[in-house]
Amino acid sequence: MESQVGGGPAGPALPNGPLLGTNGATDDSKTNLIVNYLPQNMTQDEFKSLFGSIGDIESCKLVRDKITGQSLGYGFVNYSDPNDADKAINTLNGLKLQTKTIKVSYARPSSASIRDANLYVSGLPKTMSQKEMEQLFSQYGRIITSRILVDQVTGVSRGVGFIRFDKRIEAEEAIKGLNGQKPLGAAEPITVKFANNPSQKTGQALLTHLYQSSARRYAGPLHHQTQRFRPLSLIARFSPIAIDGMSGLAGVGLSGGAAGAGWCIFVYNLSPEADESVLWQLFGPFGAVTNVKVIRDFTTNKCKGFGFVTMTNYDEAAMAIASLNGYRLGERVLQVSFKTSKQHKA
DNA sequence: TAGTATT
Repeated sequence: MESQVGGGPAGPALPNGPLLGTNGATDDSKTNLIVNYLPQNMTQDEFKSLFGSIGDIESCKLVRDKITGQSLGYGFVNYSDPNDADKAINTLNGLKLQTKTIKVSYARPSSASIRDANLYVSGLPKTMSQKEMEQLFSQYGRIITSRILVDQVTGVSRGVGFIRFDKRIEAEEAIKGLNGQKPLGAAEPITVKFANNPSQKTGQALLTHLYQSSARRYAGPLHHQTQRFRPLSLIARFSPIAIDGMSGLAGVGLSGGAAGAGWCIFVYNLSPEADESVLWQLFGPFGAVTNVKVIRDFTTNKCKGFGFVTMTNYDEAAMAIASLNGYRLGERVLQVSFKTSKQHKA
């Protein structure tokens, strides 16, 4: 279902009188900006500082992957004054930062209907320009972005591209209308389908990410551990650290409560927005997780900065701890350890 | 036949 944003009740059209939008409600459409094509390594602080140079910021957010904490390359800025939002578009849109040219525009009202509206197109004639591709697709709706991928050396089209529509239903109609069709004068039909959704990161992506960051840290001796065919080999291949048996486990709890038997792990420095799904996704790739719990403030319902995870197998729990302790999730560095009996007392 | 736009 569609959410109506800023509109009046359904029925006879209301006149655009001065009463509309003047009863204290914020008109986000004039102050809220979306910023795209940010350099991958830009931090929240740098983002805030760049857009704060224009005027007072009500709020801003660099959007990051929930699990890996990596920047997703876009963000939102909400100015106090609509004039500053306008100024930010005029002065910062098109700014070149490193290899990127950032795009600054008004954010559309958030709605489920605008999500998952990005299409992947292949089999395009190599001679087709971006503009021609847009003309082909524009009959199905409003195009937000389009891109044709080119060979990095020759600059020649690779025959594949992306089209983002304003609405998902527009994208669906474009698939129905254009998938398998030959553009005018083309020899081959094109393929049109929904683009892979990057937000559906898997545990594999987390492990790859951990492996890459630890490979940089430890630079070297990893490859020799490959292809040891223990059940844990999938994990072991990606782990930077060998686990040395069961030494030093005094005071560490092997729990057997209602949450199920297993090894209880203490996770510290979670963000106030953290939820159970983050813990499942962080620890799941390492093995059997039977329970996760985010500790929240009773009144605000925000995470108090820590949580617990119960894992069935010692080896997998130890591997998760070795890999995730010290892991940087956005601006935060996680502390991960077996829960001690001390922490349990109160 | 793959870049990254909805908090």
